[in-house]
Amino acid sequence: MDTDPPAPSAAPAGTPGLQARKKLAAMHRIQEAALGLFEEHGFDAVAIEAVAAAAEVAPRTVYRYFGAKEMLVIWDEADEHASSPLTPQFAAADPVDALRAAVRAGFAAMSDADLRLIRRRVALIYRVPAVEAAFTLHSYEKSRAIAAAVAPDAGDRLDTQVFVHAFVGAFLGALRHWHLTDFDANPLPFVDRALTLLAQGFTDTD
Amino acid sequence: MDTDPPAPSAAPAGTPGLQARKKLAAMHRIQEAALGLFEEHGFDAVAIEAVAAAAEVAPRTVYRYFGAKEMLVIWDEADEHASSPLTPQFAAADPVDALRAAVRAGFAAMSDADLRLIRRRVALIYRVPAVEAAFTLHSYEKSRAIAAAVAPDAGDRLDTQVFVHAFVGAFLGALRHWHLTDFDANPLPFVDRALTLLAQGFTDTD
DNA sequence: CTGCCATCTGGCAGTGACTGCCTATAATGA
DNA sequence: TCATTATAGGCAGTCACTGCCAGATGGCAG
Repeated sequence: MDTDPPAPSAAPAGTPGLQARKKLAAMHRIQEAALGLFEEHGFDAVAIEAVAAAAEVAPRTVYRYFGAKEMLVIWDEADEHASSPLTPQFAAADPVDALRAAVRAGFAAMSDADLRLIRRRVALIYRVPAVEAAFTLHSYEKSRAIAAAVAPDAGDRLDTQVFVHAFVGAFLGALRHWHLTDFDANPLPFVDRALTLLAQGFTDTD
Repeated sequence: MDTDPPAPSAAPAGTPGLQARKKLAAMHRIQEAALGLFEEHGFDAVAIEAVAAAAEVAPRTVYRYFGAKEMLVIWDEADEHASSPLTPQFAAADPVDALRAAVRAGFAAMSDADLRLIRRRVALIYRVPAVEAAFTLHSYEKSRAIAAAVAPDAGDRLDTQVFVHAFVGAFLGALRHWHLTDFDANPLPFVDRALTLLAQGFTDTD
C-alpha cells in the first residue's frame, strides 16, 4: 500500500505536465486574489473562504496548495524550481562573495513584474507580524537546506550555524530597510552592502 | 491557595503588590505545567484546556496571561523587569563588545535552575517550528527595541538594520548549535564565539 | 472592621484556521 | 478508447483565540 511508488512519471523535467500547469496557474490566481484582498482589508480581516471565492476555487484547495494562510504571501514561484545556482560556489574560500554572486544572479533573472510582486509581498510581510515570523523561519530553513546540501558534514558546526543565521539576518535587515524607505531605490545595493558589512565584520561600525 | 502569606503590612513602596505576585506565581505554575505536557505529548497534541486544567486555572486566564500558545514556551520572566544594563554601553565604539558584556552579565545573573529551565524551553523551541518562528520574531523585536532606545535616530539606517538582524542571527545560531550538541557544554562560549565571528567578519571563514 | 470601588478570573458563545475522510472528476498511460 | 491514478471539492470536526458579561477578590477610605 505504501511501498508502491511506481514513479508515476519519473519527471524528465522537460515536460511541466498539464496537471502541474493548471495547478501553478491556480496558485498564481489564488495568490493574486489573496494579495489584493489583504492589501484592501488587512490580513486578519480576510478569511480563506473569501480568497477561495475570489480565485474561484474551493477553500480546501487553498489549504492543499499553500498549507497555511501566511504562505499566500510568502510563496514565491522561483523557490519551486531553482534549487540553487550557488551550490558549487558555496564551498569556495569566500562564501560571502559566492552568496553575493548568487543574489545578483537572482535579481538579474527578475522581470519588472516580478519585482513589483515582491514589493507587494514584502510590504505585507512587514505589516503583519504573523507573516513576518513565518517568512523569517522560511528564510532560515531555506538557508539551512542550502548549507546542508553544500556541506553536509559541517551542518551542525557552530561556525556554520552562526554564518547561516547571520547571513539570513543581514539579508532580512536589508529587506527591511528597503521596506522602511518605501521601496524607493533598487534593493540590490542594499543586499550588497549588507553582505559587505557581514564580510568585513562589525568591529568599527556605527 | 497554598502557602501564600498575605501579610503585606511592612511592605515598602517598591513592592510589586500582592495581586502582581499571585499573577506571577500563576504564570510560573502555568508555564511549568505547559512545558511538562508539551515534553510528554508534543506541543500540538496538548490543548490549552489541558494546560489550564493542569495548572488549575481557567483557559481564558491562560490566554489573558500569555496571549498565544507559543508564548507558554517563549515567555521568560527576566524579560519582564530587566530592560537592559547595556543601554549606555551600546553607543560605544565597539557595539559587539558591548553586547558581549551584556550577554555575559545576563548569564552571570542566572541560577542553575534558570539554566535548566532555559534548556527545556530551547529544546521545545527547536522541536516545534511554530514556536521557533515566534521566538525568532520575538528576538528580532526585542533587539530592535533596544536599538531604538539607544539610537532613536539611527533605527531605520541600513547599517543599523543589518547589524541588529545579524546579531540576532548569530545569537540564534549559537543557541541552535547548543541545542544540536544536546546542551552538553556551557552555552556562553558559543555565544562568545558567535559574537567574535560577527565582529571579525566572514571573509575567510569555513 | 466595614462597605465601596477598581480590577481580575472564569464561563459562554462565536469566529475562523486547519485537517481527515470520502466522492466525483479530470488527467495519464497503455 | 478504456483502465488507472492523481486531484479538486464537500463535509464534519478540532482547537486556537476573542469579546462580553457576571461573579469574586484585592485595595482602600471611612
